[in-house]
Amino acid sequence: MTARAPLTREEVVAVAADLVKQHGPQALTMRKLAAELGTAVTSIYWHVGNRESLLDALVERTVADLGGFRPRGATPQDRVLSVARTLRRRLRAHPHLIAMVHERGLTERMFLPAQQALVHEVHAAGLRGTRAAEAVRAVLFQVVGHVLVERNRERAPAQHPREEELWGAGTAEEDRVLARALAAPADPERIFTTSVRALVKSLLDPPT
Amino acid sequence: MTARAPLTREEVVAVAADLVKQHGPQALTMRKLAAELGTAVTSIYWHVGNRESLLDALVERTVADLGGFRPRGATPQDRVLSVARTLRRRLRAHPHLIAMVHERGLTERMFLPAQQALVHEVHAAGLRGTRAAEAVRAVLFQVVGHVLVERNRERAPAQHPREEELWGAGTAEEDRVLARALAAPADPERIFTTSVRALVKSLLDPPT
DNA sequence: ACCTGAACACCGTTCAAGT
DNA sequence: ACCTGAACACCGTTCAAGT
Repeated sequence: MTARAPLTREEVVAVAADLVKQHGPQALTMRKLAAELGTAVTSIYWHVGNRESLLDALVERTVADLGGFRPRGATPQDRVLSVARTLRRRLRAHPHLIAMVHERGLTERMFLPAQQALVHEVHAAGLRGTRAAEAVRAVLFQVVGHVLVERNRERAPAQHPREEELWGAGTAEEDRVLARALAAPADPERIFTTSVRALVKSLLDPPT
Repeated sequence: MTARAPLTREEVVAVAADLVKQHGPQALTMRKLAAELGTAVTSIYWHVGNRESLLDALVERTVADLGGFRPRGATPQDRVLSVARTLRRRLRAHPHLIAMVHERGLTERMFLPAQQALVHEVHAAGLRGTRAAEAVRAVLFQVVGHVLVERNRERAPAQHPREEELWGAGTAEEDRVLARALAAPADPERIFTTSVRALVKSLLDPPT
């Protein structure tokens, strides 16, 4: 029974990340973390200061782990879509951690790596200056916003509105296909592709 | 000094809402709420069960208060944009409460009132069936997602990337206007209008 | 330099007891 | 039917004391 290896700041953050990934953010208490690490609660404070700093480090680590982008596709439109898809997939890989990044106000920091790739593509599509910047930001808002809404749906109590609730007075009651499509659960993957494609098409098309 | 008026469930929820609106979600503890109400902590439990149920009621109330929509504008495109703008404004009116709705997984419930209005408009634009349903959902995801990202930016430590960070190797270093536009803080209002307009244009245009 | 237990203030919740 | 205080388990944090 040898003594425990000396605690490090990196180990604390790594084990905290595991705890959140597996059991959600509410499972990350200083006491549970200490138990997981096999140390006294107060040891953690020496390495990370306090709980706030620990969460900062955790969220920083998550953002840094997002990584860079290698767009695929023949046209700028396709390559922007590929960046969007990759970003969505990476964000969805660790939903609890991404939720924490968002709750701690660092959503925008998640933009950075994708931003570099998108700048290149809108430039290739012929956009310049302010208009290019707006296109990049519109796509980023779109992708990250979509993932936030989508993730939410997944952990929701999954109550879809009954068909009758969908219609105001004098609305298209006759469109049964539409009614059933809206009453059924949405297919987020499809919404994502449809809407990113639609947005990119409008943004990158030369104004006529 | 007459005795306190008898406590009601509605009063508990209302005061809880005020507490959250003014001081944020973390200010809503059972003990602080009791102090605000002028009762013993344990009285609250008789009326609302426990903290979870209280939050459910609070979030339900917030969603119900969103209200209906009266689209304005000459074309379906304009009226969809007006619904999007109104929804954004209402969501932004009580950021703390909306954040709670989101954290508790009821984001989708916020869709309902706007959904009725949007169904009418995409129908007027000539869309039917599945394609209409996809358009409605794409716009809702877009608007709500945007508001979530936007709100996040506002309470963030406001650290914008320095210009150099924006560029990968071999990227358009020569576009100074783009560089400066991306280094400056984003104008969310503008991004919102630009991207909703672009999305709606693509979705409602007849396929050619 | 690193770790520890005791102690403090705060939290949600239960329960027996009051009216 | 409604309200109360005492008590319990859990939390983040500080601090004096150890090595």
